[in-house]
Amino acid sequence: MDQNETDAPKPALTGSARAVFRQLVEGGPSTRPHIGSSLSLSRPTMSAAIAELERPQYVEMIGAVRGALGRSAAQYRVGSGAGHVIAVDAGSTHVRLRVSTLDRRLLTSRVLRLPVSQISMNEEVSRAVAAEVAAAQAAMRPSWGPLRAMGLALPTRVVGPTGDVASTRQEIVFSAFTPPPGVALVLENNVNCAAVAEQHYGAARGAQSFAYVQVGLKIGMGLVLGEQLVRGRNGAAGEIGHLSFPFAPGASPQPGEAEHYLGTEAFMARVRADWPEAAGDAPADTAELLAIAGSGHVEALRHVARHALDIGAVIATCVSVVDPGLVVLGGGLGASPLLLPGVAEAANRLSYPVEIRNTLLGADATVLGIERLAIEAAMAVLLGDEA
Amino acid sequence: MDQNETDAPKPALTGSARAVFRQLVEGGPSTRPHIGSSLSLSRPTMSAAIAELERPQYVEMIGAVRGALGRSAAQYRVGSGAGHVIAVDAGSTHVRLRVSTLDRRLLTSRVLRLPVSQISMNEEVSRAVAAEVAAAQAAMRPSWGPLRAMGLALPTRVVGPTGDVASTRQEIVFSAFTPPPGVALVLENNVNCAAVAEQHYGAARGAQSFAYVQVGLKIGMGLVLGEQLVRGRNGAAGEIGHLSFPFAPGASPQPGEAEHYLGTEAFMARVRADWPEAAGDAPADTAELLAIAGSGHVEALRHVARHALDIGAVIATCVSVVDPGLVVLGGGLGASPLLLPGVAEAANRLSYPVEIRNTLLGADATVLGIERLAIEAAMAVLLGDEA
DNA sequence: TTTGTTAGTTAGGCTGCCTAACACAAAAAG
DNA sequence: CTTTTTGTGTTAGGCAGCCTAACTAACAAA
Repeated sequence: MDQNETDAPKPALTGSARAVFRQLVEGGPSTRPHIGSSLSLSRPTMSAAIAELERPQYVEMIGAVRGALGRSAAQYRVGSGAGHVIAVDAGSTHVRLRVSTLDRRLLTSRVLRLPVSQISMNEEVSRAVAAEVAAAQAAMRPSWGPLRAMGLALPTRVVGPTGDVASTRQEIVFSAFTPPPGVALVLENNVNCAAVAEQHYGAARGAQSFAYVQVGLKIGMGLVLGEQLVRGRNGAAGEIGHLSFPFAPGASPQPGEAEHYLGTEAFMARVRADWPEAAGDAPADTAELLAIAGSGHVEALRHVARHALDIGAVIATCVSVVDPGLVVLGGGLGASPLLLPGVAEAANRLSYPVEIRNTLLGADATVLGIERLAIEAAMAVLLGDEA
Repeated sequence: MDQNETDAPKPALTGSARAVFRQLVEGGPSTRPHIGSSLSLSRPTMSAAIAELERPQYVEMIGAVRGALGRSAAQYRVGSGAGHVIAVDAGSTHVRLRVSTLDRRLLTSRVLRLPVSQISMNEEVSRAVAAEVAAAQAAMRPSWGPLRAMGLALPTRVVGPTGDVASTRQEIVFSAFTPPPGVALVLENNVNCAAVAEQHYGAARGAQSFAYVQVGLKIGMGLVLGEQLVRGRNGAAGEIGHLSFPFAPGASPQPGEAEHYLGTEAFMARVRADWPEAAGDAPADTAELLAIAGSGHVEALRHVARHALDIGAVIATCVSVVDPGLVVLGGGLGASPLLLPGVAEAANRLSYPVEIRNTLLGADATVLGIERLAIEAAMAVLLGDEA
């Protein structure tokens, strides 16, 4: 795994070179003096670092930038030697794939709509992933450099190799798909991925802690506390669909009932059951419900408000446990601004102050998140785990 | 605050010296070769580090240890120049105080039983804290070195200076007590302190993540995820007494009701209401209830089991949110091994696998935790914040 | 007393950063 | 056109903080 013939034999970079590389990966192309000042490195140190990074083509010069005065500054970006990553969102309705450089320049992307909505991970999805990855690899060009890492976002709980892998369905992705050998592989839950994406590129940018709550077919949460994604011992952190319900004196709570009560299915069933004949045909799905609610339909608005209150109550529960200060709503229902005020009102009334925001990334959140995690894995490979 | 006449003027230690100092603070007295090998420092580097640390008396030699063969090794410990810390647990029934060196050698300790159980922070407690601290400072001896930090564990929510201080009652401690000027001051919630103590010295030693759940007069949780204490934006992480309740279809949840339902008061009220005449007088308090349950009283056992189930349900909620993998039970009721099996059964049935353990530290947990936090603050002062 | 083993010091080297001073490029001033 | 000004990049040399190698010191067993 380590002595691949295309790999440079462990460059063992100096600290400043690593810092410069990280800066280019995270901040995108930049000039030498700019990087130097932002990392407070002296010009000689910058020279040495750049020279070190240019040898294995980890970085490359892409031109010169003229300021108002004085000599123009050389601009650099991550080079082909740094390689690329493949990120796959193996979702229940789509398979989304992105191939990108470590500084997130998109090399290819693919979206496959699955023939039937697969409620959970199964072999059908695995085959789709295999096909998409094969297609992406066939399109690979030498200028992309070596494949450094591959990330897979799964709609299942994900546990590390030390955990109880058997109890999750995470292994099913590999029933028809074999990941490229000798490449770092990252598995992560799709909601956690979306949280990571919102953290770095979306509605939670700059927040130290927050919760991403996905409200759609199922309900789930991704938790970031102190800039760290919280996974949990069983990969179950944020599995708020698994909350037991009801929780009241005398009632006997059932595990996992929250999902059944708060998921789209049950919600729409309640809407249909409670839809007055006078109001016309009940909406067929949540999209339609949201559409007519958005145009002022009172009956629809009432149901949306009621659901917002339920979601708000669940969020209040999470706030009382971890007090994240910020919640980003995503998913089919959560992305709608119609839900937001009701959720915010209920959550704040029932618990401690929380700001509630809508997602900024929508359906792309998951791929972008797993891409980020794959890039982090690639960096660990290139720079050698520490920090 | 920085140029106190008793303070050494910023020694600016080298990295290895800091590592050695930290090792002595955390691991207690040790020999030079032992520290060197455990930090993988060469003998010359060790020499330099020790010399550096002996100058300001941060460490001192306390003897020589003879191995089976060869020259004896010099043994060192944290010296008087490192100073000491004061840790105070301003609890609702007791004020507990510890004065200790940075390597946790106890210099004095005091325990004051408050005349009446103060349900919350008030001026009475503040006066008691002032008196105890004054007594401790009067007993101070020159060999203790300078006071480096002081920690205060409070039975309130605690927020940092950036937070909304007014909404907590944390400022009330200072109504009759003025902390020593120019000394780092650490405030922390008492349950969080207990969690920190269990993390380092108690039932959660070695666990990366866990929740400490205090079950007593009130119910609260301290959360440690990835070895980091989770405080929350409003200092409200772990405020599970504030969970809204009931949570069921049609019911309207009330904020903070969980505390009323799960606290000792309400619990004992239910016990009394449901106590059959044939079973004799109902127990007066939880201690008595636990005592007769422990000796096999079926009626008492039934109530304990019922309460264990309720606690287990709350823990299951927490597990579905953060999945800590381990829960340590503490507090008046939680410390009892009678509760444990019922809690473990319910929590595991309703959520994901969690190990449940009893506290190992009991009533001392909180002081030990705030002591630890004060020591960490003192280290930050001595070594200059980083890492 | 000798020998073997471990503890600690001294001498000297290497790495990774720094500052100072100089060479280079490009616009502005003469 | 030079010349000046200003910012970019390189070369030379220094210093902190670690290392290895080799020596001295202390102690037990032969």
